[in-house]
Amino acid sequence: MPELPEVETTRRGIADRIRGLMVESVEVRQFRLRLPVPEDFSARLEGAILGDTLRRAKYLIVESSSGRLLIHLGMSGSLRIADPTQELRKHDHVIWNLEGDRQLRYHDPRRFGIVTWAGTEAEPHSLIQGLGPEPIGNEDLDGDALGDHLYAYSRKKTRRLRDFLLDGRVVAGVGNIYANEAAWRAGIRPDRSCGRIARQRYRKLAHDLQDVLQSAVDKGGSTLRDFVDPEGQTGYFQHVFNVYGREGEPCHHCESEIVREVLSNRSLFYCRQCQR
DNA sequence: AAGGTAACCTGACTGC
DNA sequence: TGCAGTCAGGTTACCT
Repeated sequence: MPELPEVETTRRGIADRIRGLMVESVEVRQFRLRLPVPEDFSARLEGAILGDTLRRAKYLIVESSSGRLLIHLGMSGSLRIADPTQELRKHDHVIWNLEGDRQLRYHDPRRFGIVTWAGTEAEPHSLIQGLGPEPIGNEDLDGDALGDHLYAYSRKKTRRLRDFLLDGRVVAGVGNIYANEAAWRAGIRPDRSCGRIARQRYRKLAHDLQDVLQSAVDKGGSTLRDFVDPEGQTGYFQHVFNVYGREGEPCHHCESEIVREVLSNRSLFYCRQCQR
């Protein structure tokens, strides 16, 4: 269930537990993900030492002495640390056997995710090229700067705000939930044409986007602690959303009913009263 | 060039 | 109990 906060939570959950470990073997049980798992994936990783785990947008990059790995969780993917004696689940597609009787398991029922090579820093995989700025954890980009970036980038564009925010080239890692939530906080209808929104409103939107993502990461750190736990419950997000999934329920500001509409085949949720 | 749409998959849920 | 239909947190290739 990966939005940016869950990907970041996954990163924090696995980084310290795999860093420095040797890969004894890798078992690919399903090669057909959104992109095929490379044929040389297992052979090349055998004997490799794993390094740090980084996040870019919703991608995880795991450094190793045999090259960097690129992992995307798609719509239904998850990574967990497991004990080799634990039974494999259906849809456990890639198993890294690490030294010390520890496994990293990639699980993904819908198979929209990706497990492949990330390329080098000089020549990264095309999937992680051309991505927009990270909305949080980015010291060079405070809320006003992100707002100005969104404002400048949106001029003369006609797409709706929600679709604009979902475009990874505009800003990295924002998904449907947080685009809707940020628009509610900022009081902007998510179906407003992005090119007709004022700079000050983008600044507020950017601050709100950062706040909602950061608080979700902070919360994820506690509610999703088990996400990669060896005993592991996957642990679903227990967020309190203001609009997402709240069709027909009262707005937390004005009590009027939250409405749901479909745009680009995906749900929009907003308050007609508070968002203009 | 920008923007909308279909497509990739499985599982959970709803209503008949 | 079953079956058909709908929906889902993502991304991109392909049309217009």
